[in-house]
Amino acid sequence: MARTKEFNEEQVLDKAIEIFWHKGYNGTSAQDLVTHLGLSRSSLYDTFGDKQKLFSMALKRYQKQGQDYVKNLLEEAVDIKAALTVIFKQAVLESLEDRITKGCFMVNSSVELAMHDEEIAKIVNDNRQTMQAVFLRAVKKGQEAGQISVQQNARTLARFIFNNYTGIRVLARSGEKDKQVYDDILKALFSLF
Amino acid sequence: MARTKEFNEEQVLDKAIEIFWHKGYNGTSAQDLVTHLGLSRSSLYDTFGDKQKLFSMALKRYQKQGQDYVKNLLEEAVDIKAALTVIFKQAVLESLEDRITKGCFMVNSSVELAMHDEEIAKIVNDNRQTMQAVFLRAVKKGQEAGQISVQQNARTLARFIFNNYTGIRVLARSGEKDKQVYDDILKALFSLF
DNA sequence: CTAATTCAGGAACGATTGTTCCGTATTTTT
DNA sequence: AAAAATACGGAACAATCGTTCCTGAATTAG
Repeated sequence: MARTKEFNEEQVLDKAIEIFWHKGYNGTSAQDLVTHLGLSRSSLYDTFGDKQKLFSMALKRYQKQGQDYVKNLLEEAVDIKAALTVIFKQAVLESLEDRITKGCFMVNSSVELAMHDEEIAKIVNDNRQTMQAVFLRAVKKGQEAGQISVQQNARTLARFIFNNYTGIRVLARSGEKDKQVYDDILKALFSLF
Repeated sequence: MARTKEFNEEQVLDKAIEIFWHKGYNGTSAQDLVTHLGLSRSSLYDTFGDKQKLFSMALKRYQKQGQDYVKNLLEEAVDIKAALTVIFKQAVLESLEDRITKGCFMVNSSVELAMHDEEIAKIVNDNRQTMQAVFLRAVKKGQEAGQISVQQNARTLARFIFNNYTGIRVLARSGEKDKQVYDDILKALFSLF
């Protein structure tokens, strides 16, 4: 019947994540997208609708990837504290390695768009809820297993973990490359567990 | 010799802070500025150069205001822990009260511009250094006075305080209005002091 | 082969971007 | 009162914005 697409939609979305992550929504032009996604203007609009729709598709995909990673790690973890360490060490590693420091696509989008775009606000809030729920379940499990201190209640710790994760991602975005800074934050944070 | 300006430069800068804070750099158009600053296009460019210069002047002014506030509070504080409580409670109050949630102008600018604009990067990094130094001095004083635990060293705590401050401001920017969330974060944070 | 479909490329759209310039009004100093 | 200086409002600028549309080539199914 018809010609098959020459591009893979998911691969294009992954590229879109990279661009929007790096430059933000307002900082990315349609021309940027055409140039770096490797498809024509017409295909872009035919396939994804418009810039805003492409952005939210990219953000949703990024969200799923991040959540899957954290969920899997925490749900299958024997030692919760160790698993949390892995997650945070990984975030620090990314922050230090990135030549172009992109921070976290979700955090960046929260700051840039959440208050101006309802759809993005929905994604961001959903992400926060989900992530805090994931952390909450993990902390509870860790406390029951005696791996995490019960000095603070689980919900408090879950929110606190999320808050420090956010802080670290902003630090990365603003270009901090001193490992000692991140290690200090992690040290203080984990002293609560 | 010449006519006097009909506007007060500092008042205009304060208005510019509000606009850029709310909409970000890329989200604010020249027309937005003309409309809300209450001066003409020509006066705007004659007085401030261009959009980028106006932005960095506004950000610098915001930085000075914020730093003065925190510095004064901490340097003249008898009880450091109490002073830190005031600072964080104030941040939470602003987050809950703001009908239009603006977060923190400095954090917003870090995320949006630091990696794309050297001048902004300089301001942001200078701010981080300065704020951490202010917190460091305060923590040291608090530890010497026996008001703050010496379990963690002062520099670690200073960085940790800053990180959680950042996190809270992002939370505010993304529209969180549940006081309990902020209180949990504060509770966990202050349990370290 | 034919018909149907969708690709890629690029011209073109009106709207908006940041910025400049000009003519006029206004105020201050001599 | 005259002259110098500068603010003012608004027209106008080229450039870029996101988006649409058209053309022709490519590929598939019948």
